[in-house]
Amino acid sequence: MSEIKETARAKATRAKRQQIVDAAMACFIEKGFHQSSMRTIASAAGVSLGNLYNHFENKDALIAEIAALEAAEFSEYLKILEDEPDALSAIQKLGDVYVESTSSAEGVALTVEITAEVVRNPAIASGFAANRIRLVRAISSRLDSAKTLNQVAQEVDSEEAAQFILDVWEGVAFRIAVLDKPRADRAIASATHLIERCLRL
Amino acid sequence: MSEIKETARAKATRAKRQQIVDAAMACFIEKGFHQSSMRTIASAAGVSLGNLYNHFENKDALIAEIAALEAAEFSEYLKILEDEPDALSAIQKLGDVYVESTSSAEGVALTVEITAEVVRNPAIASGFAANRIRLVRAISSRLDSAKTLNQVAQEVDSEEAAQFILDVWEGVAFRIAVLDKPRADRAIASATHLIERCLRL
DNA sequence: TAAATATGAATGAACGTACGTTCACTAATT
DNA sequence: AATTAGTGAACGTACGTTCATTCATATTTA
Repeated sequence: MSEIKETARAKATRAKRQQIVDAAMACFIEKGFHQSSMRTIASAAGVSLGNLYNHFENKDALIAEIAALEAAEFSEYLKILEDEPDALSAIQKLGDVYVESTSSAEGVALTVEITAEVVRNPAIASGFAANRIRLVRAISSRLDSAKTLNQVAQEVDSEEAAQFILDVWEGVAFRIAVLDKPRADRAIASATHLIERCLRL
Repeated sequence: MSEIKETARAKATRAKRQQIVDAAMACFIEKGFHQSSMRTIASAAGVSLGNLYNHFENKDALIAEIAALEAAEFSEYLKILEDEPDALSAIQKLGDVYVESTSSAEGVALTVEITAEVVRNPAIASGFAANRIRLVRAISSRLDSAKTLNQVAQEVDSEEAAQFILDVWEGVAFRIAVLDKPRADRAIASATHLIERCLRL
């Protein structure tokens, strides 16, 4: 009986937990980690203060959960790089998706908040670094194969270029979100164009 | 007597104020705006809590002062762009200085902290945007003159390229500070190289 | 199946602490 | 004498967290 019916309660618990995560995310986006109180989060989630502590040991655990959720998005980017047949269009699509998911007002608020945490917490920073290294490797190997097809100049260092490309997308996403939202499409297009220029033969 | 001797006390006051600003900056770098208490800042500055409020109306005023100090650095970048005779080396030097002053652990901690504030406070954001626009204009006009000398390809859109270049330096600075400090020089060099590739004829 | 028991979700008052800010006051400068 | 820098105790509030307790569900026993 435990295989099926074990979920009557467990399922409700999981749902509540998700409810809390969603509400906490909204609070963190609106106010930031340290301006959001556990009381505010609890009432935003429609949960009592005490019960909030039944689902999360403390505030740090809640923050960590949300930071981890954000980090998980990296696997989506990896998938794009693998799936797209053409290397250059894979890189462009990476830019599209990366910028789109990072550059929304909510996205950037959360990203910045997490970044502030990353800067001060080496444990979180190393996780981020590992994710980024994986992405750089993926881009770099796509560039390598593009080189063998003579789509990319031989003298370009693949790894340096991969780092550069990620730097560009990060910079573009930030610019769009904070400073220049209306011109998002144009910014992505011209960045794509300039990246291609610097890779070409 | 007010022209000269007015400074005996005024000068000491100014010095104390600077002392507070320095201490506050150190606290904000270490802990962030909202994790630094007025008590901590006061004692770091060697000033009583009450006296801190003689120099700054409240905590927000202190934060605003430090954010403004950071924004003032932009004029330094503008100066570099004007002074350097060759356009391309001006851009490279801009990268050097920008990355150097932003990518230290303290620099990035403060930048991120201010950014988090910028994201939520449109009033501060517009000041940042204005500074950035001025920088983009300066780079863009240097690119224009480089075009007339045939140092840069005609088909490159100067303004788009200027935005792109700033995006790159921001991305590089962030990467170095958060993820990959030891390879700062290499990152700057390869970014410079790739920027030149995408501008070339 | 029906009753008894154990488990975990849910509550909100309460605790201790730390915060931003104020204020009555003293000390020093003009 | 008048003004201003400087002090630290005090105030009210808000925070993170704990806790005794209630209630609904699951598990065991009869």
